[in-house]
Amino acid sequence: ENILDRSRMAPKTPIKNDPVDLSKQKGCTPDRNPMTPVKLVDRPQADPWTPTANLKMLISAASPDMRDREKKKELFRPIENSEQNDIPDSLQYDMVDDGTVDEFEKQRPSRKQKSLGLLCQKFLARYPSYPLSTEKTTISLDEVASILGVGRRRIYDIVNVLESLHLVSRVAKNQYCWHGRHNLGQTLKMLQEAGELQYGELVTSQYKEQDTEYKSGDQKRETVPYSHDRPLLDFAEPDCTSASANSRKDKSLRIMSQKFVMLFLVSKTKIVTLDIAAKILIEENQDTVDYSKFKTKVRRLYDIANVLTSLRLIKKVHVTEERGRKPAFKWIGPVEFPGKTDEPRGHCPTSGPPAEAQRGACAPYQICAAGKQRFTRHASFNSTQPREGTKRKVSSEPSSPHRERQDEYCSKMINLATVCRQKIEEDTRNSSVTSHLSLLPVPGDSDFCVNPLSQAVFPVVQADMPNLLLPKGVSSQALHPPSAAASKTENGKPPLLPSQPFLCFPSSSFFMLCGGLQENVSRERGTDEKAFPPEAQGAVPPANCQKRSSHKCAPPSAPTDDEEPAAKKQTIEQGDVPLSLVIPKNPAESPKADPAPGSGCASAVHLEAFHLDLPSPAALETADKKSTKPLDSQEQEKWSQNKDPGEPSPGKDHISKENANQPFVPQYLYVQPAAGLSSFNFLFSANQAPSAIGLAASQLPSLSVPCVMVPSAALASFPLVCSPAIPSPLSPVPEGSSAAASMNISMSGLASTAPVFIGTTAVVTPNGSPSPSVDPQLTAHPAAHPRPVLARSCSAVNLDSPVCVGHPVTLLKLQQPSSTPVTPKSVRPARHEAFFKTPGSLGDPGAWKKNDGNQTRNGSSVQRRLEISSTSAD
DNA sequence: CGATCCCGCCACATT
DNA sequence: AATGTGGCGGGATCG
Repeated sequence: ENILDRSRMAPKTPIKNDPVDLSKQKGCTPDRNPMTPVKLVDRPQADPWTPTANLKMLISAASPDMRDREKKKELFRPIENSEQNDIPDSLQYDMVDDGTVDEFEKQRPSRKQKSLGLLCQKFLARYPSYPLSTEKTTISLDEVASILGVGRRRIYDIVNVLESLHLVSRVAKNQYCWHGRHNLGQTLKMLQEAGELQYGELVTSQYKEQDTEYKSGDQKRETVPYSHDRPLLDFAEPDCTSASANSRKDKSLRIMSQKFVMLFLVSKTKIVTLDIAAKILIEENQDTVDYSKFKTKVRRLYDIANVLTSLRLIKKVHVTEERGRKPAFKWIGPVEFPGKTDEPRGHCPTSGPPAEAQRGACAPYQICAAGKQRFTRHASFNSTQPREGTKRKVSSEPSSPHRERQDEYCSKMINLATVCRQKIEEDTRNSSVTSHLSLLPVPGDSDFCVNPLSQAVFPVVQADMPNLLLPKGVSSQALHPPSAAASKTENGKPPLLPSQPFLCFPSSSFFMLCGGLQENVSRERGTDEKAFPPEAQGAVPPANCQKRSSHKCAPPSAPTDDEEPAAKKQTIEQGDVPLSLVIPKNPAESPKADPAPGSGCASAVHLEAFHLDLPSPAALETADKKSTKPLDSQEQEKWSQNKDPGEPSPGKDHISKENANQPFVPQYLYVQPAAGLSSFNFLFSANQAPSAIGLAASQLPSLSVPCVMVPSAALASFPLVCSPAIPSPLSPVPEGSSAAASMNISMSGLASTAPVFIGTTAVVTPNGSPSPSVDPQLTAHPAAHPRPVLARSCSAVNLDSPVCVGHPVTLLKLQQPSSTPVTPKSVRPARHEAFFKTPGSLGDPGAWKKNDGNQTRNGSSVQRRLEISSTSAD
């Protein structure tokens, strides 16, 4: 076989001499060429293949050198090669050589031969992509390592990534269970949803801008705040039960992998540059993001990318930006996900692994479906979610270890979102630049140019769903119980949302929430929006819509621009969809009210609606798309799927969902603390009125948006929940914090109208100081939807509303009204995007470097402030 | 020279 | 303490 392949490939030269090349393909002669030897050429390899050679190989295989043998095996399927060809490389060679006798040395294969990507291919080749349900394959790490001839460490790299996608699950100590790709769709769906929440729109094309910034500017680097890393997503697995295991650090690789995938799923262009991804993923608090850290992150991303490439989910491309080309990866995997996929089983039956394993497997789906909703995950607290929400569960939850995670999780998400936003914003700004757009995506090729615009385009996302999603991951499992009760589960709709419009915020950071409304949008871009046909529609349903069905309500879409992605979209849609959401719950209810079980039901409904609706209501999508499309033609590819209005498909929606999400809601802007505000959090609701929401956009303009500030400290401990609906006073505020002051200012203006509601209730967690992390990093980003995540973790309630991301637009409004920007720089009126930017967006590495040492966390706070101010100055 | 990323030290977790 | 895991980053290769 090998031979064939090679020949096919046409190797360039058979020569061994060349080490490198040869190794790869070699091809010409099938014989063995040395793949390995390559570089050095140590040995020339020469052994021709002869029949004997095969024997030799066999022998060798038999012999201790399993590896070799292994290598050979792998041959069989060089995925890449077939596709692209090139990459392939090396696999083959080794075999050959080995075959020969000398094995030992054989020369060392070139580095490529040992690459993780290749190794991963080999690994994957060993297992069926779609194993029968019945079979459960267990994977022994040691065994595989020996077979593949690599160190165990490498296997972990692979397995961790695969695990993040639920292709495998850990069963026991050295054992993993192979699930195959059956659930991949679901997993991706989840990730997408989660990604939307978090990142929301952001993404898109970040690259460009960033670069610019980075380089130049920079000074600021922002990092994302977020303190801990925790697992963002772990959705599924985490289950509680065995959870213990999970704790580990964070398994950053797993988390990173998921986040990375999320970025792709959220991105319009489906292209993500490494640097951007790295920035986004550096959430941690670090203020300073050191350059080194960035570098390390990038390294990890390469590891992940290699695995994903082997899975054929992404491929390497180059994005040409102003600056130059940047390495990037393009998502080539499925974009839409039909409903779940599948099968439940998945896991390995293996012996009986802990339930957990199974659970884990299952979980994902559920998660998705179900929603997670519930706020907290811990059952311990109580089951009631609803209330809890109100209360906010605070959770301290000591009880569960997980909780922390969740929180963190949330926060991370938020951070990410922020970051993304920033980027986006930036991009937008910069956007002009790129002209590439057009280019874009060529599908096949590797290089493209991305266009900045595109980014803009992409929609924002919204949160609603996300919440669900997130939770699921996290909470779902963990939580399961409590709220779960009826409502959510079955459909998966989580209860939460609808009704309540609460938002939770992670403690650490603070956020601003702004509701963007259509209005805003329109204002800003009147053009885009222009039509809001949907509105009308949207309007209609509002109140009652809530129920799932309502979604459909969703309005059509209006075409909007992309530029501001989110904002617009949201706005647009919001009107429609959101309405329903809003209404639903009890609007007024305060936090407490939340949903009790009953409500839960409702909420559940909502969820469904969202989910389902979204999809179904193709309209929404359509709308969104439309809006978006224009901008992005480029992107089309991706979108195309969705596009059809008619289509209801559930699964696909992801995208649509986004849209959907957006629509409703409320918009809030979430600002992260980075700015230095750490002390407090702000929430703004654009629309707010809960009920209003339903209304169309008209309702509240930006001005109206209420803001709430919460002291961060407080928050830190607990999550805040806000319900837009409720009119409560905004200001509960706080406790004061000095920091607040600055912020406040702006806020104050805003506040008035708003119906924001904040409840802090519960919460409190023990975490300790999670928040502390504070991070200066980002300044404000708009995060968007904290809610979902938050909610879940926090327990807050859900948010139905929306979270949304702030679109730039929104901000603008806000700003305007307030005149002062709320956050530090974020506000840029100019673009929607701008809206919250953080001080620097991720800075460039260089910048980071600078910081290094000194700034550290502590300092950071200070810095932040400074930054903020500066920003604001801007 | 920048992009990749292998290798394996070493810390932390689990046994 | 042994062993499993996996973060991490030096520094080698690739292009």
